[in-house]
Amino acid sequence: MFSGGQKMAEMSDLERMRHSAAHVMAEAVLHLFPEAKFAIGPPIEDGFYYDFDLPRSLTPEDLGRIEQKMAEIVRLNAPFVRSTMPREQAISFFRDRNQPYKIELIEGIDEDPVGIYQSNTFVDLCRGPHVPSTGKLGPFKLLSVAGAYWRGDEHRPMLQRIYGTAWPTREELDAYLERLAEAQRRDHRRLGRELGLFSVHDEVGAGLIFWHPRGGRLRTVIEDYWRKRHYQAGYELVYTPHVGKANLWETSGHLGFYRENMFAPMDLDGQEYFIRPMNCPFHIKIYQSAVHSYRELPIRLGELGTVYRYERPGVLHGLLRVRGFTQDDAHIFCRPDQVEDEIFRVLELNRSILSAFGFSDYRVYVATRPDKYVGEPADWDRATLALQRAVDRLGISYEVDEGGGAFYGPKIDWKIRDALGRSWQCSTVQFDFNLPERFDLSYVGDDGRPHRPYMVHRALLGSLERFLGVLIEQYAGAFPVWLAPYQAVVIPIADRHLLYAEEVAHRLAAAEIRVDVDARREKLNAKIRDAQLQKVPYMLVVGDAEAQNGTAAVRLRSGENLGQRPLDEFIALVSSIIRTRSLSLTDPGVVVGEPQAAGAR
RNA sequence: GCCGACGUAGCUCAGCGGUAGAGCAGGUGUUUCGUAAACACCAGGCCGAGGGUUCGAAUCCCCCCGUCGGCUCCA
Repeated sequence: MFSGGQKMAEMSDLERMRHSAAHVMAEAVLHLFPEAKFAIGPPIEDGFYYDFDLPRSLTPEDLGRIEQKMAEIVRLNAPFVRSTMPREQAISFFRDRNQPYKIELIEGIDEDPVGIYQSNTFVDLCRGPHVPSTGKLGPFKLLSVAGAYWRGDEHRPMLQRIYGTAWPTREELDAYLERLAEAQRRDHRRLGRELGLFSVHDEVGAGLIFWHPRGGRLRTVIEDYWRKRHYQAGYELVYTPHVGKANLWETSGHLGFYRENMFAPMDLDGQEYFIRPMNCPFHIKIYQSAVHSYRELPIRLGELGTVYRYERPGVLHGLLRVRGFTQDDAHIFCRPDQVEDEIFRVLELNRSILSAFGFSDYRVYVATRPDKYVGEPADWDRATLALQRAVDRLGISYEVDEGGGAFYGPKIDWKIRDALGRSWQCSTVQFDFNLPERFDLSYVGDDGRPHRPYMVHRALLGSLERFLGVLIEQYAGAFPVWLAPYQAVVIPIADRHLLYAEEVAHRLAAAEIRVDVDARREKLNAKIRDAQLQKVPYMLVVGDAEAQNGTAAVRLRSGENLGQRPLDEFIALVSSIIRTRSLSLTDPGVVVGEPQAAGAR
């Protein structure tokens, strides 16, 4: 049974088949658990699920049994037969079968009579549509069991959800399973450990990240690039404290609206202090430290600001969901007449920066006024329009997320899609009608009178933690040269080549190439293997011939062997690849989006 | 927070009432080597924390903490 009524009509053939697979799975479950109670079983992206109330917890072995039973039902090729039943009759029908969730579903829909589908021995409340018969299901596989609240409400019973996937052909199923396996191989938590990028520690606390030297390198490169681009774009960068007195958070409204996400207060000299969950109030204090003329605006204050938020224990996930993270935050204070242009500039900067990291596939959402909001509807409309016009001007298509804005203003959410087609929320641009009011912000207009500035809150990478997590998975740890923690490793073949290896390393380092010498008493093969596993872009093998010729034998992490290259030539090549932030190891021209004329080094 | 699974050496895992194991990583030797793992030896553990059951607990039970898959949440 699928609950999203109006979406039924739009169900694609694939969704229809998956939905039918959910029915077949339900019958199989009923066969194993005659007392099972059924909730809903919709198709989802890549598959389907069905929620059940069962007398005991399912085990992985159960999945195998259910799959087998499903295969039997498929072999029977039983037709899906649609019929209808008057509401009252349907209610008593499901009451007889002890199906309280179905009764609740019927009570929630307006139709009379209601749709009923039967396939083989299984009868379910359902609008359909379905495939003609159970034999028409594509190849399927059950994937996992998980808890899920009835109707997604944490105060209602916890049901057991079985996830499955189904595809038109065996090849597509295999490709999907391969994609899952690839996602696992790319898991940033695993790569983070293997590549020595970061760690978390029980003894310290969940969701708190330690950046190791290599991860630190990576992060520093990103931060340096970020700072450079922001100075170029007319931002001023600031540093502000990580804690503030309760009074500040009272004024900002965080204690009223956000307290459950804040770390508990600490007491100093009888005053309550809170660790910051956001940077905005601090940037506002900087704005307020002087009187501003309309001529000074816009003022753009940026900070790589570390914040701490209480996240419930069950939601933490590697770098993607943490309790302490650094936002690439900025607040723009501007006049109403400047706002559209400012938004446009933010979006333009965002597109440019994301493209430098190789992200060029996005989905953009403009989120409008929710039911609960502050400020004037007219201001909301104007601001929302400004957001839409700015996105239009950039030439990017977007979807409107009706009512999805924050209570304090409309926003643009910008999700990037990674190499595996998964999308990640990173960038956000948000209007704020709330804080300027609460802090009574003003600037002096050309009429000599105080005016309220507009305030825009924006983060492009989102948080460095999450962005790095996404980046690790995007590249499976094989970062573009400009980002790689080590860009080259020099591999002396025998001890007598150590001196020359050091010399090579010095030459590269002098050209600002991040380089390491593998001086271990290991065989060449072992050193190459380790560099390969560390995904170092360039391996420079040096032996007698190279020392003699002033060259290095260049091997790429792709496995390609370029043979002996004069050092100057190699350095020039790598330098230009770094400068253009190319995604290629041999061609400086492979860049995504508009090339930046930036002189990175 | 909720449902379920899981925490054993730095990592990956075996052992599942009777004296803690392997591979890799690490240390020490020997090997000086041309494009993905040389060989030998050594060391390494309060079996996540606390409490219980038992003659005896890594193993069974309870409770914390953490991790994983979901749900809920996500200014």
